[in-house]
Amino acid sequence: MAIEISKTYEPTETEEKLYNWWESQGFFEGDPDAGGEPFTMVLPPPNVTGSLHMGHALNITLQDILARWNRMRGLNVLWVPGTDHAGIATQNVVERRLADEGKKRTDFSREEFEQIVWDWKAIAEANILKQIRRLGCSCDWSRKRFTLDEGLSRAVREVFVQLYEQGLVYRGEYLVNWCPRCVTAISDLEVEYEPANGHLWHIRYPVAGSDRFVTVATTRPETMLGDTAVAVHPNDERYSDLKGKTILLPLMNREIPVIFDDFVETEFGTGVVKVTPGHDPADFEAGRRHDLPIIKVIGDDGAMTEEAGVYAGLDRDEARQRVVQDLEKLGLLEKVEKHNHNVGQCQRCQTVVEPLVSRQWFVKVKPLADQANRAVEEKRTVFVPQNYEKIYFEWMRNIHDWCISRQLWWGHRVPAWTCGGCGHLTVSLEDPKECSSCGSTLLVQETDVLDTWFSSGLWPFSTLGWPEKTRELELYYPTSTMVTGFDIIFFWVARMMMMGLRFMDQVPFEKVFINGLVRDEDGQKMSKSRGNIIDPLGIIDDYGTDAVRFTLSVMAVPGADIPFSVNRMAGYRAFCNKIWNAARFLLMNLDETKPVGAEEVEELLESGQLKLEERWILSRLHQTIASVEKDLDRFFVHEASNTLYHFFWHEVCDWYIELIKAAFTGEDSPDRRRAQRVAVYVLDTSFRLLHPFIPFITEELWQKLPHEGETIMRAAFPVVREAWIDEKADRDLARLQGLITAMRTARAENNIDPRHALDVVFRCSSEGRQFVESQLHHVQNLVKTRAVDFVTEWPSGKILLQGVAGDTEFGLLLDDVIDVDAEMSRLEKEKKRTLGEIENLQRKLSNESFLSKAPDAVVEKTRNRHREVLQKLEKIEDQLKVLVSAKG
RNA sequence: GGGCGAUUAGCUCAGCUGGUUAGAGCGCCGUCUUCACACGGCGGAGGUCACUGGUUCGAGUCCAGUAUCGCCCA
Repeated sequence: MAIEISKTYEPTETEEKLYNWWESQGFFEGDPDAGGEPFTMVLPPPNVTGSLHMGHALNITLQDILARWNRMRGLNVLWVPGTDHAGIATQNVVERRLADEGKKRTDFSREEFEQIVWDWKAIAEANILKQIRRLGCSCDWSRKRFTLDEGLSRAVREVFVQLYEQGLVYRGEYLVNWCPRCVTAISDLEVEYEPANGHLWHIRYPVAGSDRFVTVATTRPETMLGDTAVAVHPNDERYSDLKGKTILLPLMNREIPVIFDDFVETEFGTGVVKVTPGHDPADFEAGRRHDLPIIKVIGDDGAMTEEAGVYAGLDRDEARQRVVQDLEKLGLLEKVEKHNHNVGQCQRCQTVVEPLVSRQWFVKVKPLADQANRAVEEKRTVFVPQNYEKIYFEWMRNIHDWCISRQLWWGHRVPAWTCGGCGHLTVSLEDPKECSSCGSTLLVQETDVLDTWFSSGLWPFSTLGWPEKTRELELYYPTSTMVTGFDIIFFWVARMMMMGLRFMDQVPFEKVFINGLVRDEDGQKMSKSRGNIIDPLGIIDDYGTDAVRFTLSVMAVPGADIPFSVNRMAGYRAFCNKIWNAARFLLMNLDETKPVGAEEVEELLESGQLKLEERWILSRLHQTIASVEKDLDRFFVHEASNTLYHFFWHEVCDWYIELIKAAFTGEDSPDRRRAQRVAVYVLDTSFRLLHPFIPFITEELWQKLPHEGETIMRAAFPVVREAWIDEKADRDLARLQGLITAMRTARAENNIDPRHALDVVFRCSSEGRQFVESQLHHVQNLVKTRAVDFVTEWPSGKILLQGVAGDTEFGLLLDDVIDVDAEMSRLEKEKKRTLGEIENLQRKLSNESFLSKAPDAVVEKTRNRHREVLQKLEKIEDQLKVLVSAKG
């Protein structure tokens, strides 16, 4: 019953068909009523800003490997997908698109603008979900969530209100990072510092009531307009006489005090610094300590305010130039130095951030952070690799209150209302009808929305239905593993920890598996400006999903960045093709239609009917199962994939299939039948092992193979049978490989036509002879030999190609004259290597300490090896003698 | 300034608890279109494991220092 099957694997034909089938059959869905041991993941929700990049492809691949593996192990797997509204990022994308049409956000009403963003979201999300599907992702689409959908918005409100009532959310006037282009506050984490070539301006400030000046150094002269003090370090003796003095602020003619505070670095500039509490974080703190007034000279739009006097209305950069010019005219500019420093920029639009004082909502994070810290200290949540907990701790220890309000239109609107009558603030779960204090109906809701991370921080439980008490929450929370990038440990992981512990009383996930950045082949970060972005869909079109996934997984060393190489991916596409063809060969020669289970193979093993190559491949297969299981368990996805690659290509294909080929393609016989049974088992088991990594090709082939069950997705993951691991078979097969390879090398190095069969003689012990005779059919098939003889003396007068494998010497008989010199140099090379090894071994064995201190097994092994190698040397020398005489 | 990490074949990287003369992919050389696969087979070349010192019977692997590079935080 030969099966028709194409010569090469065509991924695009099968992928869509299989994915649609899997999805329609509900194979991806979790079932909270099925019980069992749960395995839960929530997909880090991609932003609805555009499309997925290679980083997402890696992240999703790793999760899918874990999901499929655990599902096959019989766990109750739930993997919840979804997307993030990504407030500022998405609003920016939409505003840029409007700008292309010459329009602005403010040309629309808030409601109209929101509708425009929703329209964009629909397109972007559809695109993203399609991409996730193409990666083969086995997540539960029936539970897909979006951070702005009804249930999640409800969760956000619940959390906000509860935290407010507990005093952990408050509103106040503080210095925040402000993006004048986005016209919103942003959190500390959304500011990126870039080195800039700036200047240090040294400005002379007159001391009031004297001729004296003090010189202050600043990188931002325009902020002097808002200075409300000058500060020196209390221990700085140079300025101790300034105590009680005041300064006459130039340009503004305002009298400001000199304060003494140890935040001043005496090394910086002259040791005297200007203090601008309205526009500098350190100065803001100092201002609070010394009760200084705050003057806001730069406005929300980045232009100077009325407080800046004659400079009002100027942009901050223009103002800087004007201030410097004016100071110079007054002779107050002492000098200008070049100065390199870091300038804070908005992460989303790269505009220079302006620290300014504004009324915002904050979360008091200390109590939340303490709790979250403890959970990691106590290993209730474990980072993989563990180093990354240091990054987490570092940030958690130095945490500041979190500014959660954003002056945007896209997001969860702050559920707080101010009464137009009495000014009372109402924070409420439901939209209030009247003021809770005076009963007025003149209520105005806050226009601000919440930071996106406020809602994504709830993701591990809001997606499971919280605040409702759902079956899903009961079974699937806490989630098992969070797979994410190190770049959002602060942004996201930390916040999920805080929120999860606060509202669920349990950590949100047991493990955090950190994946690296996908870089280009040269290790460069992929970016639009570098033009080195690889589009996941593009390469999936060209190479197939499985090849893309396998490339990512084989390179996914935990925590390490991945230099993604298209060349390398071509190698793994070849691997898929190799798998395809191995299966093709077996299927084309298969008469069997019955599936083969481990029990049947066990019987065959016990009956002693199995050939060496069969006992060996079963042994290797089960060693592979053990090693894959162990590696996946500790997130060594790269090792597991590499092990499988090596096993399938270099053991199954290169040796096992070659060794069974004769029996397989021969006349119908019990031998052939048995070989087929074992081969079906080996393939079936290999496909199950490979399925989490390369789901499509394994399903496609598994369906063609005799199999039990509907889908490989739900087939059992192989379980190791220790008893099948057979060291004797491993050793014997290695012996056979050694012999075959040595004979092939001898042939190849002498340029013998591979089609030409040769007679061969062996010289070995009787035990060796027995072994060779038992495996002779393999030698004949794989080395291409003809007549065979066993001798004690090399036949005289014959031309021989000699070689050694273990204790067995062989001589290939040639019709033609050999190139004696080439042959001698081959044997000399072999001799040199052998001598090197002997030297090494002797050094060890003559070392008293080695003999007495090394474990017995190691010493024994070394002795055996030494004996073997000595014999080998002897034989090589023998053969060289033969050559010398042949030459002479 | 503080912290983390890297340095192994021409290139990009593995090498887990220290134990036969260190592996993979791509590339390179030779050879073969043999009835699974040229996205292939067979054979081969190529490495003072950054450097210095230490621990150990034994170090690519552990420790210390040096150099170079990268990332994060301030």
